[in-house]
Amino acid sequence: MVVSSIFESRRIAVSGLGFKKSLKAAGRRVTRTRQAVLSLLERTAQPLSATEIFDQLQQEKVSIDLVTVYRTVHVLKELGLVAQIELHQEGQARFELKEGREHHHHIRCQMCGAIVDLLLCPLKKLTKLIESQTQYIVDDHTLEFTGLCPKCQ
Amino acid sequence: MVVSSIFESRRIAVSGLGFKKSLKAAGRRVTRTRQAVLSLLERTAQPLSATEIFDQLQQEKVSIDLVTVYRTVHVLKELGLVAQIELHQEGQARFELKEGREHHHHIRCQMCGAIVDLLLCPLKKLTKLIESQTQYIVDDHTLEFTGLCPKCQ
DNA sequence: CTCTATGCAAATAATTTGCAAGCAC
DNA sequence: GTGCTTGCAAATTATTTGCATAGAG
Repeated sequence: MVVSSIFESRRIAVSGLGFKKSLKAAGRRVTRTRQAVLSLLERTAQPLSATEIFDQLQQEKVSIDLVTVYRTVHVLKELGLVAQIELHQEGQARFELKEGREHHHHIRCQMCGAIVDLLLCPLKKLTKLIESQTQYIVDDHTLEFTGLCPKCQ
Repeated sequence: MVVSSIFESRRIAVSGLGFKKSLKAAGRRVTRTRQAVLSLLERTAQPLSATEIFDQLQQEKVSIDLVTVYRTVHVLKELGLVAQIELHQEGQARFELKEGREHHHHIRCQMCGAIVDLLLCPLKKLTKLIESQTQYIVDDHTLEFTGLCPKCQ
């Protein structure tokens, strides 16, 4: 087992523990649809787009509107439970669980779309440097790679 | 003068030299609109969105259609003259001249939108590491920062 | 029962496509 | 003159908003 691997396959998140508290603390309600979206994100190996969440839940016979998916991921993002990522020129946002996960980045195959997590972030020192030289206060960053996955080469 | 500064103000590009050759080599024509878009990008201190290019050219009494702006930046991108960048959750693409410029990244103020170029890229070694560990062939990456500029803090 | 959440319709916003007319070479 | 370009209209895609109703606490 390579401990220092920079990538990982997704692990199963520990569902239903923190999110009810988070919702209630924010005066929001624990609903069937929110649980369904969270549950799906937990079970999924890739960050999902709103449409993918919608389609997948439809297949699972969970009745939900696309608009509700958008609203749900926004709430979950506000609460810090979900991260919104923008992959290289993909033209749509994707969402993944933050709960229990390290800050990380992604690489996406431009041919088939396969996404692998990159368990690293070389940007802590760089952030300091940028702050001192630009006078900006850095709040966040995006770092995403594109390329060809082994199958598509 | 700080030589090793990681950021820079835009310099004026040397217009009209390479782009005609590039266009012709690709069997494309040197048109008034393409020259207008290139000229604008050269004169501008920030990467511009399609709408911004359109609006600015309108102000300069250059008659051009928004659709043509989109088609133009795509052609210029194909030819390698222009780079398309996606700033953190901004929801639109921006374009900047590549000609004569080093590979670089950006930081954008989430309050006022001010964008500063970051003349650095710490990712060459990292790219090798990612390639060896993921088996992907890395083609490109995006690295963009958001935060608050000095004025907005 | 009160207030948040959801569904449905419709509005926006960014970008793309089809087609006939315009212009570069 | 031939074929790439452009303008205009319209289609697409991603996302957001308004409003009346359903549902959580």
